[in-house]
Amino acid sequence: MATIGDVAREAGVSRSTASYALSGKRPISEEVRRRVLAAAEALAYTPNAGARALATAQTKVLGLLAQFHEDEFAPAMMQYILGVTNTARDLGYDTLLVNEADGVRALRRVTDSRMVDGVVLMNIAQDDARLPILRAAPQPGALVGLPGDCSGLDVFDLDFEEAGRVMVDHLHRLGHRELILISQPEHVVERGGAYVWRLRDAALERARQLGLTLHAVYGESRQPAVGRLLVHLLDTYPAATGLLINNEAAAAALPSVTYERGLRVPGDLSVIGRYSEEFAATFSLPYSFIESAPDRLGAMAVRQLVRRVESPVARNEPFVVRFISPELVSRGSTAPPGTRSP
Amino acid sequence: MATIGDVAREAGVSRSTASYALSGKRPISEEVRRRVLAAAEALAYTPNAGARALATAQTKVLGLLAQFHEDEFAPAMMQYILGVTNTARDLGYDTLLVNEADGVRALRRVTDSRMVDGVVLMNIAQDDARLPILRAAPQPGALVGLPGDCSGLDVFDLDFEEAGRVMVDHLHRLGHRELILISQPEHVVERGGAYVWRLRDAALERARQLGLTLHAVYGESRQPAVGRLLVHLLDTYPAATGLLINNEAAAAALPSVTYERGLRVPGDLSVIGRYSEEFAATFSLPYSFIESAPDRLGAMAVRQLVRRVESPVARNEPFVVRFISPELVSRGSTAPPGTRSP
DNA sequence: CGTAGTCGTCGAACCGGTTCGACAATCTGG
DNA sequence: CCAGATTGTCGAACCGGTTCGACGACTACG
Repeated sequence: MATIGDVAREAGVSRSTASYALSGKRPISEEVRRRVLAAAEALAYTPNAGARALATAQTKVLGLLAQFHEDEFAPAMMQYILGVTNTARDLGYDTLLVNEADGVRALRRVTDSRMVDGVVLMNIAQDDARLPILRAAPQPGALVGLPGDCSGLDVFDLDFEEAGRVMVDHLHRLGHRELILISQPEHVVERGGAYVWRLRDAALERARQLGLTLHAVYGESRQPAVGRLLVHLLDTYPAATGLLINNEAAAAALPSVTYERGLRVPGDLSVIGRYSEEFAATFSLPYSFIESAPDRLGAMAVRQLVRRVESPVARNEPFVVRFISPELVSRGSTAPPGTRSP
Repeated sequence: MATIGDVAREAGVSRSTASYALSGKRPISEEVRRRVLAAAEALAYTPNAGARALATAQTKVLGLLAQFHEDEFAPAMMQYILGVTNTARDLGYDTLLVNEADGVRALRRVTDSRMVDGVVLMNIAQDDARLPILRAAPQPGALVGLPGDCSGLDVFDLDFEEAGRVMVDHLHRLGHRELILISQPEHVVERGGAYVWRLRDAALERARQLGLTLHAVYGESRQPAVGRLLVHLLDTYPAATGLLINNEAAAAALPSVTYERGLRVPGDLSVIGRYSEEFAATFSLPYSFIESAPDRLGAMAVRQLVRRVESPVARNEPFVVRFISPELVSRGSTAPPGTRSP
């Protein structure tokens, strides 16, 4: 495989001249530049990534640290990953996908060894043990998800509080008085998944303000348990006319449940979900939903990361916490309340 | 950040001694080894990946080249990725996830720059333009999926031909005489997705041998189109009593279709799918199916790759083409044919 | 016509590891 | 008691890039 030394010899110049001719960082005569470029072309020269990383202290690689939990919805995860890798690629970076149970060790390994220029962290927990490591790391870091302490890092997330309020407000305006909110399973919360109670608490608070009844329950993450739970909930709260879903598995399971019970949406039951457009398409869900935009979040995180990596000025800018505001995509699954046929 | 020079100074030895003490590649006195280890610990020393790669010509990174097509099922893809990254991690390798439309350029970039020790290719096309590049690359490569020409590469795939035969045989033994096979959309074939016609042709051939009628059609990849197609097929072939599905979207859409038509499975219609266990769980599909084991395939590819990377002996072994044999996981969705109520 | 300034190129040093050959000190066997 | 082997350590070279300072050649200007 050709090195820059080979290119230089072929072009009849020194190694440094070849380097400058290729990078353009110093003026080089047109004649020499042509010879070097031709030689590089002829020898199919590609710079050695390790050598370049060593010399420039830049790897052109970003780390993506994700954790794949058994009880998490794989399709949803995929969206984040694509958002990150696509954006990184467009900006000239490759992505190192690190999926390790021991996130702390993995993060330390990746940053200390200088394999990456920056790190995107996913599956952020309220009190995430990886954050101190990332703050102390020489590379900048960006989070997709909101932790308890955002200091020293750029943070991107959906505004889950506002999402909860938007859901409640929407059904309240239509005249609903009793709602059910089904959230992610409780162990997601225990693991530190703050977005679950961020939406939940905000929804409960807003319901209280508006004088609505809101039954907030934690769901399951799998079929058939989540289907059974839905049935149980509809039985338990026969007067509820609105269903809010912050739980992908529950959303995916709902169509068969309503079908089986002969419930019409929105005639008998108004439904609002919280998931991504892509998710809705995959499961062909007919519900109005709040777009969680995983690809957009991943893209934002990467763009900010690359800004900090590439510009010494940007590197010292104050850190940002940016929420994307929930957008209710209408699919016609809400209407003024009817009476549910039991 | 501490370098090995810092560690050496702290321990009062030369750089080379520090290196040997850490790697154990030469005998080092117990006393010195202790001092070096203590110094490394104290300084939180982690070797610089670029420098090590340059010196050893090993990066401890594997490339995973995937292409995410609009019309492909994201959840299925995720399974492959997890199989690869998990196995790689267990063997001490990180994974560079490269998702580029221009697979040829991406592959060349990654191999020529020596960013990776080996490459796993996914979404293999019958006449895949990336294969010549990979054969010529200095790193070994493994494919998940069967191309037209397997030479010079290790290949892993489900035995789709046998899968087709197993499906047909199974329903034949139960007494079925007329079947429908719904495959992936035709443009998957045009793109080079050979597994589609491998299963299809084998199924047709076996049906011919057994004197069965088999209606083989290409499906859609999305709702609601695929649902409509299913309805249309059931209308068009009212005498068909068995349905074979080599199309994830169709499998996911089938439950609501049968439900809507009041078709009982397997009373009125016997069904066999081809997808992964994980996929079945995600969509809670109640059908017997042939396990496509994406995680196992990914794992096999990585293990073989690492073998070749790490052992000079293994590097020169003949290349393998390994099929995992289709395993029919029974979920009770097949039975002797009844008469379909129209 | 001499000198200051620019342009283009080169040699050398450096990034941070690994590894080879040399060598001193210690141990072993005759 | 000495030759020879063994053990433990060091210095130097190397991997393949980038970058700094120096320098010769040429141009412009007073």
